[in-house]
Amino acid sequence: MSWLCRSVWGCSPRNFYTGERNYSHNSSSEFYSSLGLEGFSVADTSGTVEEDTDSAILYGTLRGSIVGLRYYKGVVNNNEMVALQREPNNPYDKNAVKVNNVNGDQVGHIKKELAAALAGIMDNKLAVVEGVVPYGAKNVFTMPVQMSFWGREENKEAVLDQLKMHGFKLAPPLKGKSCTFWISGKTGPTYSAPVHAAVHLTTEQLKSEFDKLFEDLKEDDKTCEMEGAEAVGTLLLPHQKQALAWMVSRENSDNLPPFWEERNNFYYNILTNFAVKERPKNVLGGILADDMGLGKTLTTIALILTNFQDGKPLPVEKITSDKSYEVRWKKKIVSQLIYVLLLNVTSVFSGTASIQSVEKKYSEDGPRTTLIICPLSVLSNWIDQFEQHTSQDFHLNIYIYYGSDRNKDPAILSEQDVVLTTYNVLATDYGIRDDSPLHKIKWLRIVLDEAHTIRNPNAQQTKAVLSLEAHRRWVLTGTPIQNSVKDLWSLISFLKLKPFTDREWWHRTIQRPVTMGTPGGLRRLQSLIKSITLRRTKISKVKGKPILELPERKVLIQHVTLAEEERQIYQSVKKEGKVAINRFFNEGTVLAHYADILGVLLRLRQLCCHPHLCTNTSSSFSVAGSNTPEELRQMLVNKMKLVLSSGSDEECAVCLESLTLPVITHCAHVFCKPCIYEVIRSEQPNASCPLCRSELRVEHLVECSLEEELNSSNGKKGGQEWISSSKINALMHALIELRKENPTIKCLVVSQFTTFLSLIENALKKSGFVFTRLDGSMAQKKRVEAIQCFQSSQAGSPTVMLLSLKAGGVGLNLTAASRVFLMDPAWNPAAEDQCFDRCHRLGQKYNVIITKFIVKDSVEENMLKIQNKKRELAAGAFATKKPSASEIKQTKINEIKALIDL
DNA sequence: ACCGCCGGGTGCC
DNA sequence: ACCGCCGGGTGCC
Repeated sequence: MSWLCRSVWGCSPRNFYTGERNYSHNSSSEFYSSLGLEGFSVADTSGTVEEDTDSAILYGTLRGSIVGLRYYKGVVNNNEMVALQREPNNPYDKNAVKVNNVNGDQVGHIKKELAAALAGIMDNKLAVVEGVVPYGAKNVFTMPVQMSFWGREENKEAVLDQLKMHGFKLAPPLKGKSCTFWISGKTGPTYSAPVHAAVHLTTEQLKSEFDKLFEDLKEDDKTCEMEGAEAVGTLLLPHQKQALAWMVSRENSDNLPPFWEERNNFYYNILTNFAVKERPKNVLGGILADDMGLGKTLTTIALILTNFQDGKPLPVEKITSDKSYEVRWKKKIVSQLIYVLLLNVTSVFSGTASIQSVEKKYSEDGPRTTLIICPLSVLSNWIDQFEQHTSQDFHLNIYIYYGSDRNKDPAILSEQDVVLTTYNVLATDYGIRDDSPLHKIKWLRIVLDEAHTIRNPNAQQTKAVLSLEAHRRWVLTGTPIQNSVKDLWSLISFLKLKPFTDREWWHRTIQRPVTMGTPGGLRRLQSLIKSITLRRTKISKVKGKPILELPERKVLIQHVTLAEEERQIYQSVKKEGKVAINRFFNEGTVLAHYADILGVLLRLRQLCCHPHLCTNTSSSFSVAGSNTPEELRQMLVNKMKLVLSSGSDEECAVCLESLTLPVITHCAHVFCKPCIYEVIRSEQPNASCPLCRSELRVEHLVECSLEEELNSSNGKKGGQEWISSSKINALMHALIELRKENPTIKCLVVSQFTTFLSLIENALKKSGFVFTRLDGSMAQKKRVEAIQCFQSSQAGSPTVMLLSLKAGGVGLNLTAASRVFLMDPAWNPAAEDQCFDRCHRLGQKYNVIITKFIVKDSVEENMLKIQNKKRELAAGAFATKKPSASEIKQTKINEIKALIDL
């Protein structure tokens, strides 16, 4: 199974099974304030060489000299890499370029004539200039430097011109030999232009190498087991004991970090040839990259309780029997309050302060507190799991640093055993200068959960995380690399792995060699990953046995034939839609009528479910006529709102995933808010819509809150007589057969359309099914009730749960069900998979059978084809290439054609 | 720097 | 000599 869950391009602000999407409308909190231009990590569409190193080519090389060595203490070895840095404020020369060694110490300057040529190139980011000192490192006054010029193809001429103006000319790199000696200079023979560095692996090979990268991690010396401390109230599974042993050993380890060797009293970095006298400290931590469902949270809780200082367990308060009741009661309060909190009634939350009154004075010196940072969507999961897995006889001080009344006193925070917070809160605090207590504390340990949220190195969240201080650092993620090696930098940098904390060294030593397929690049990355990562998948084995014996999962497709009357309505709507869409194609206005087209497709999809579903969606097209352009535009925007409010799981054309915080543009196209903000940021000052290239402006974006709309269209149409539909009949037939077979089997009935779920309710009632319901519009308290009720094995408990496709977060556990009926296909297959995993996960006792109802000869069949294409793309390769706006456009147009049979 | 460069001293053979 | 040449002073940007 591949751990590359992403499709080929784009960077989603989240991955498919987690995400900030559960926020819905958080009007009061910091969430929106931090969701500014850099609040999210999103597609990197900017054009400078620094951020777009994947498309950089090597223009050529040039020999120059570093002068002024005697004025600086930075030393270099032969063949060592050096960094060239512009120094525009140098009082002697505004063109100055200083040279630093790997440690960041200044070595000297680039000689002024050469600096004059480089300044313009570097300032305008036309090329990245990298240096290696080939020899002469022991020189007193000057030393040579071999420079490589990297940049985008289109900037090459400009760079060569600039150099030529100053009398320099690049030489091509010598093939074969890696980055060592070239001969070049002001004079010399004319060479033809250098080309791309040789690529030694195809993308396919690279991908499979990547898979192996993690495969090989399993069979290692990471098989020691360790019991958790007494305070861990849950028995750990064997693979969790292994993880605990590994984590404890990493925290207490004194080995050299990867790529460092001891050589006659010096410590050498074999990648950069950099040497230091002091022994470099190892990373006290690493990456726990187990698949979801293997218990990363539990293992981390065990680590916190088991490994405090010198391998001793955390000195937690042992509860005497008379105190026990009080504490348990207070624990309960905390987890209930968090539910309230998630509903945004933040003022109530000041109640958590009371937990501090159950305090105990600790006398340890040094930090005792573990800081856990996670997305809001899993915050309550952490609280639940602490509750579940801490032995009843112990009391942990946990402070949830969240909400407008959060306690910002560092003294209080650093007394806790655990402080839990979210990336957004952290970034918000960090944004307000000097008002971040989290940045004033030196933590015992920091744990980043779902750490891929800090993929974008330029995002505020990433910066906030990287500037925290801690002795031990952990990264928890199910998908360490989502798109490319690039994604690893933030994580590696967080772990304080020298010299990779500096992005230049990461690029030169790992990222570029890997993406360009330089021999040994992958091996390097592998050795790095291997030394700091533990990863097991669901199919990994412990002592020959599968780690988790998950029952089978089968997906069946059941075709449904529409009844004659349904077919007639369907065909007439299709015919009308096809005529209109055909016209758009002929006029070349397909994308201008995007909302209309989505509307047609939506109606067709709804008609496949039930004729009553689409009665509220207007079927009239925006026809040019008496309407002003502004009125027409408004109509389109309204249509888009209607589509979204139906519950349809539409996708964002930028990240190609389900919409997160949908916003509608002036031109009536819809994207994730973070995605479109990133487009605007990177294309400023004049951004254009990725689909139709019309002008894009933040002030024109209309936010579309899904769940509000859902509430207003809640199901039952007044006065309308209940009738069934072919699909409902098919479902009921299956449910009734199943009940005959085994009346205790529980089922999930899933649809994107909550209105459809309401219609199904009628049928369920008629046939006497006991059912419950879970959708996005329900209050948290009701959700919890619905889930508990459904999960119960008591006689008379519901056997059917009506579930909206996207309800609930990562943690939603519906293992009581072993059957899933998916009533309508989603655009995004990952959204379906995530939904299936709610019952096909740890705790599932039976084989899971999923039935997808697909109407024959309908848009649904075409959707299946597109789903398959997407799966292929996602599994194919993790090419680093992003699609251009025109490719996005073309893909969309092709999809529309395929969907409506054109 | 066992260099280059600068500017002052100097001036047939 | 408005030159050449010598040799001392000097030295990143």
